[in-house]
Amino acid sequence: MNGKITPVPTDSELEILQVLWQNGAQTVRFVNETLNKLHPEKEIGYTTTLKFMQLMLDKGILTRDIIERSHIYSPAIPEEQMQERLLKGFVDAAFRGSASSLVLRALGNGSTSQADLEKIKALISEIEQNK
Amino acid sequence: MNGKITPVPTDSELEILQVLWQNGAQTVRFVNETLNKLHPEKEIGYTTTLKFMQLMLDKGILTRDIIERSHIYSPAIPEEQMQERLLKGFVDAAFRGSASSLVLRALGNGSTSQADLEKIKALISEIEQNK
DNA sequence: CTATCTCTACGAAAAATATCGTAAGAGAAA
DNA sequence: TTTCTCTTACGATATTTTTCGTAGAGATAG
Repeated sequence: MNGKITPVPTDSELEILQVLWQNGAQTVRFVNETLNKLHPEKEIGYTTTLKFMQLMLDKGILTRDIIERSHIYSPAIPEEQMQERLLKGFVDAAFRGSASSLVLRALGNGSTSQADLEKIKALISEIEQNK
Repeated sequence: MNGKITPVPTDSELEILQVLWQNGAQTVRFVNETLNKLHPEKEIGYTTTLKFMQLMLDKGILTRDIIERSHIYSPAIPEEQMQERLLKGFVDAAFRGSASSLVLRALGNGSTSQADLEKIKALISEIEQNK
């Protein structure tokens, strides 16, 4: 067992992770096609996606199984956990560690639906309870 | 006048911007020393910082004035505006465009002070008024 | 059986980032 | 004036990230 933690993904790697989080374990082919549907303007080669996923496997960002002599890749950690880590880094880099000022700015742009506001209010109440 | 917008900074560039936003227009020397105080473990050379700032000037991320034959650099856009743009990119990349789920996760880690919660609640009320 | 298809592995190039060394100018100090 | 110190310019190298091309192995279609 090695204590090495999953490294934070680059932007391109994160896009691949998104496909896997949303669609479950998948082949390189599937990921590549999904990416190309998402960004039709910037066609990306199959081997490019393959290489990325192999690198991500090396880095420990993905795992894989071999089924029917085809490789099926999965994210090594769940989306929520990764978001946690990315968020922390982002708050530090762009908001000097102040999560609350990030929240204020995120709400401030006015695109939050009433339903979402309710969820947020509920969470705040809950936090205030457990003080 | 050219319509080119300020590009989004890399992580290293963002660190330099932070120094300038927090301390106002400054020399390369000042920025370099501040950075090295912040990360004493990873000493960074003066010319490295200089080069970065010159590149940022080229890219339009910084502007500069010459005072007493020394160059004084300033951010080309205010911190709030940059945060807005960085936030948008981050929400798209890591939270699939859902600002509210980012907010929920940011609040969820439990480190938000009561005072900050109040500010957030106030903003939510205000948003709900203006519906 | 042979030509074709679909994968994977792997090397390598291209592009973007990060880091530094050296040279040259201009004032300050000796 | 000579030397020292600080600063900027700029080229070069290193590192990381992104992108492909080619080759080989195992099915599959004809």
